Amino acid sequence: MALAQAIMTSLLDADLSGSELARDFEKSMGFFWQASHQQIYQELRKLAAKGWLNKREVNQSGKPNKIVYGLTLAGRESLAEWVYGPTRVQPTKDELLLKLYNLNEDNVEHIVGEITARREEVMKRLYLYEAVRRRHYDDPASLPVRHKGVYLALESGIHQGEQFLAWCDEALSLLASVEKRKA
Amino acid sequence: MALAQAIMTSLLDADLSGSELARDFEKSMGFFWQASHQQIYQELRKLAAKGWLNKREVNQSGKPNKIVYGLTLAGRESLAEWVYGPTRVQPTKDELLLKLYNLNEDNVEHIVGEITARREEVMKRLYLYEAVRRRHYDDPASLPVRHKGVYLALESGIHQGEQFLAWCDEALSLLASVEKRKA
DNA sequence: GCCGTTGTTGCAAAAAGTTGCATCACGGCA
DNA sequence: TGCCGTGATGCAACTTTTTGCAACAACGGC
Repeated sequence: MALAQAIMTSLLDADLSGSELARDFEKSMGFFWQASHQQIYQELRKLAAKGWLNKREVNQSGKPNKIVYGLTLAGRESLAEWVYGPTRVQPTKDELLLKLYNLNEDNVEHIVGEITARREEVMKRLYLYEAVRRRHYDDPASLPVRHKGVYLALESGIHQGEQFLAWCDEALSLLASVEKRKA
Repeated sequence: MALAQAIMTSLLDADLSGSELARDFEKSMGFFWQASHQQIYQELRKLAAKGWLNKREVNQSGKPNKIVYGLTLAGRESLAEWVYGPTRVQPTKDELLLKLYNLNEDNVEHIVGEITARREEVMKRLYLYEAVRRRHYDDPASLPVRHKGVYLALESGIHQGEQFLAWCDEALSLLASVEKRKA
């Protein structure tokens, strides 16, 4: 959808290679934007062709060479303009909610298991987010402007995580009664 | 991703035509699954070909005929099995969060506007969800099993909405200080 | 020197989703 | 009678994303 901008945003602070970007997309940026390495490499070449990124090859000791990309002036300008354009949201599609529509006595147990597992996952991610917040964003009001934005994106992830945990608890407690009745 | 199952789930209670389904996907089911009518019509034909749906033409007065689809036994069985398979989540991709990473003195105002607009939208949807909850799910504990699942899916939407409103307030209050400093 | 492992980049086919338009039936109305 | 609006279904081209795999460099061990 806006993979190009997600990549360019990642390059705001530092030049990165495809593999470094791919790793980034599993951490910070990946908190709210996901992309496979195949997607990233392809997009990088497109962006370089458009003149929004420049590339240079960097020798590495012990590893194959990497191709490091950086924003050009045109790239920065296009990104800055993009902010004023229309904003799209691609709402979550969660098969778990779909499964809930198919709840019955036979599969409650399985679905409870899935919710429990998911709760665990989300909790782990939440710990990670909160560690980052404690480490870098202790006093949001005093942050430089751009970092306030980054902080708010992180906060959004934290809010969502907490909300999800609360929902899990509600769901598990409601479904516990179903399981009992079944037994 | 699992459009087939989303459609079949919609057909659990009642047989529907393509256009009726498309309307559904903007309401109840659409709260957590979106699909265009083109996607739906295509998928319906695929599912009918697989033997999971049956179709019949229904004459309508004042409108062109519609083709109504219903679950076959094979369809119901495949759906019931699907519940035990792996669950995928397609996390939200929200360009607004991406834009926040690009926050600066120049665009704060615009971004504040976007957040405000989004807050409004979400609030409207939330009213809708809550109306449904009051109307149909007043006493969750006493619902039949399957409806408990549907209720929980709705609850998930409500939680998310409330969380988002809270986040907006936090964001707007933090960004207000930036705007002031700018002025 | 060969072999497996890891890291980096890449290709290609398939699936999923989007966009824009086309068709056709019906009714209302000028 | 001709024309327009609406509702229902559908086609085709395109873009985006996913899946699975390939090439190749370096290093470590043997």
